[in-house]
Amino acid sequence: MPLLQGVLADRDAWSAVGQCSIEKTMSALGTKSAMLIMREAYYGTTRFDDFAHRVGITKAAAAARLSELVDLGLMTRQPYREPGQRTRQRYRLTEMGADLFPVLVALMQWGDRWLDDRGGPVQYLHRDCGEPVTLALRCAAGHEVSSEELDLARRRPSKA
Amino acid sequence: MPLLQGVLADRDAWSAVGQCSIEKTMSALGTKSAMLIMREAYYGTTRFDDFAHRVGITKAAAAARLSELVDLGLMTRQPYREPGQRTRQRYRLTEMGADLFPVLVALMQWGDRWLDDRGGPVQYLHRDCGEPVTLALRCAAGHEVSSEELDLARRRPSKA
DNA sequence: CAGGATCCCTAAGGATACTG
DNA sequence: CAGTATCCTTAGGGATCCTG
Repeated sequence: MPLLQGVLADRDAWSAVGQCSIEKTMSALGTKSAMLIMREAYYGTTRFDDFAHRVGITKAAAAARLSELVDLGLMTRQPYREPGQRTRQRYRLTEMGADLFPVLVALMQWGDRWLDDRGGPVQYLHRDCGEPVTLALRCAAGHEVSSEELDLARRRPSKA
Repeated sequence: MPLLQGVLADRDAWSAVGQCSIEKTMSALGTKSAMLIMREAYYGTTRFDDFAHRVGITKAAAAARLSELVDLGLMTRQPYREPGQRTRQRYRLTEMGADLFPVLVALMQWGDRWLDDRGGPVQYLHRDCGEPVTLALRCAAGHEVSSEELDLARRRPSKA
């Protein structure tokens, strides 16, 4: 009946003590506004006020969330100066931040299907062929894998 | 520079007013304990006390989170009775709940890479071939798509 | 534009005790 | 086992005002 089979027996040992990566990720940035700030970053937003306005939070909240994201390493502050203006800051995604993208896609995909009667306001298209893009599970051998075909295993220290 | 190109111009209109599916999803279940309860459900946990214990929250918190998940439709309460015992409740995933799985995988995958020096305590394997499983972006035409090859578009009402 | 400071409100969640 | 009830602490976040 469980979706996953595997190391269920000794699970209590690691799932309860903060080893779980889901827990770590949610602890680090499991707030709605952090996710929405990341969404804005993917859409190209770089300026402080734009983040605050487009996410729909106060500047105080935006400052707090952005600082956390910078401290965690998902974004960097980049000073810049327009001609005749004084120096300002831009926020840019790091590789660590860009790598969070699948999380946002997964959240959007689920919300599109289950919380929006029209299937969601926007979609992602493959630039080359124009077809809609979705997330899928794939194994290293190249097989498409469904949720029911998964085994759970402790990570083998072998290799990287 | 933005990861995504597309309907950026009129974005303010929909992203700020709660249309965004990421926002809806995070509003509905964007708490750490809700995600961890879902993780436990995938691992086969069905009993109230097991959820509370394995997620590491009090029974009060577990009751609150589980009730929300049931109300939202991700889980159902299922009465059962063991021989000689009185009726009890089990919590089971609905299709809506099972469909959240990619979100958990994405969160885990990111945490494994960026928040855990050993690459995460566990991994998912394809039951048939034993190879590790990861999430990937794919378009409807079958192409593997990278984050840089995405366009953003309003959903076309045409077709489904 | 890019914040910081202050005050207040609300939701999540721990601790503890009690019920069927 | 499956909860409910009460009390308390903390973090997120709104509102408002101020600074460089």
